[in-house]
Amino acid sequence: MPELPEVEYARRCLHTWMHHATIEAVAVEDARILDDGTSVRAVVRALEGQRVLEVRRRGKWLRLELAGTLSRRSGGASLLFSHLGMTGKWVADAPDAPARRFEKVRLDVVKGRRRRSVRYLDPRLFGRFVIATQDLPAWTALGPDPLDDALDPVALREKLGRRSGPIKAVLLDQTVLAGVGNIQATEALFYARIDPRRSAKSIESAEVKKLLREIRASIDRTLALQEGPEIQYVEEAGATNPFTIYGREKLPCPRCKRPLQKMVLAGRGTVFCPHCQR
DNA sequence: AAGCAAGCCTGATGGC
DNA sequence: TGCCATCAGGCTTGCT
Ligand SMILES: [Zn+2]
Repeated sequence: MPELPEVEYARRCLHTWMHHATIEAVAVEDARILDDGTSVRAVVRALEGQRVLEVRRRGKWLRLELAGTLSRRSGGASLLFSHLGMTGKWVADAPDAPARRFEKVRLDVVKGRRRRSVRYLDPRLFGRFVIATQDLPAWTALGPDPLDDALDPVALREKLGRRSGPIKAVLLDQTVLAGVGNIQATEALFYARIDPRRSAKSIESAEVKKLLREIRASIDRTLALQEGPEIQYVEEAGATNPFTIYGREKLPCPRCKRPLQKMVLAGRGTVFCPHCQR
């Protein structure tokens, strides 16, 4: 379940591998990853021969800006959007390496004289791989990014004030804050000691401040975990759970030792301590 | 071995 | 009527 920290990690990788690189060859190994109506041919035509001008992230979206005389002439895409869904992953291999398990797309790139085969892997099809000529509506609609943008507690409180739904559900709305996922929301609400079921409009300004701080802290903590060469997702077999309460239902609350509870909130699993979070 | 988990889109419903 | 916000369901499949 990539959330913002994992996507930020992916951005750094893609930047290293592809910034100012040229895409020499493209292979779509599983066309189901493409949007309906997008053909493999269209993707290959849009990407091959292109130079990568910029790799950006906002929230959980990645955007590669491309430029190449080839596709410019044919009116091709100049943007590649990537969303990791919950199991997506970018890796780089040697140019002649065989396809990996779950490989969906392969981009063979050259940067200087270094050649790499950059692959998008995704066991499921929750991720997106989209070529476009302009920003996607989902990209444009994103709220401020907790890592990049200055977060204004006053503006956020105003936004929350118009929402009656549970605070946790509203935090997951990417137009409110870009990149907050189920884990970061769960963790930040625990540290801010706010009950996830409370109506968003009931959150006082001091609590909003605290919440913002804890969201940033939670993201920073997760980011610090990804020092290795490849992302480890919590759900991957054998991985130990690095989080404070996420995935720890029934275990003692780290603060009061009463058992943590789990419920479904807006369709998402939610762990919390009813005693500490109010 | 059936069911869970994730993010997000869609479509239905509720409310003003 | 129109516009939101909210919510349930579906997508997918490896893992418990
Ligand atoms: Zn507690």
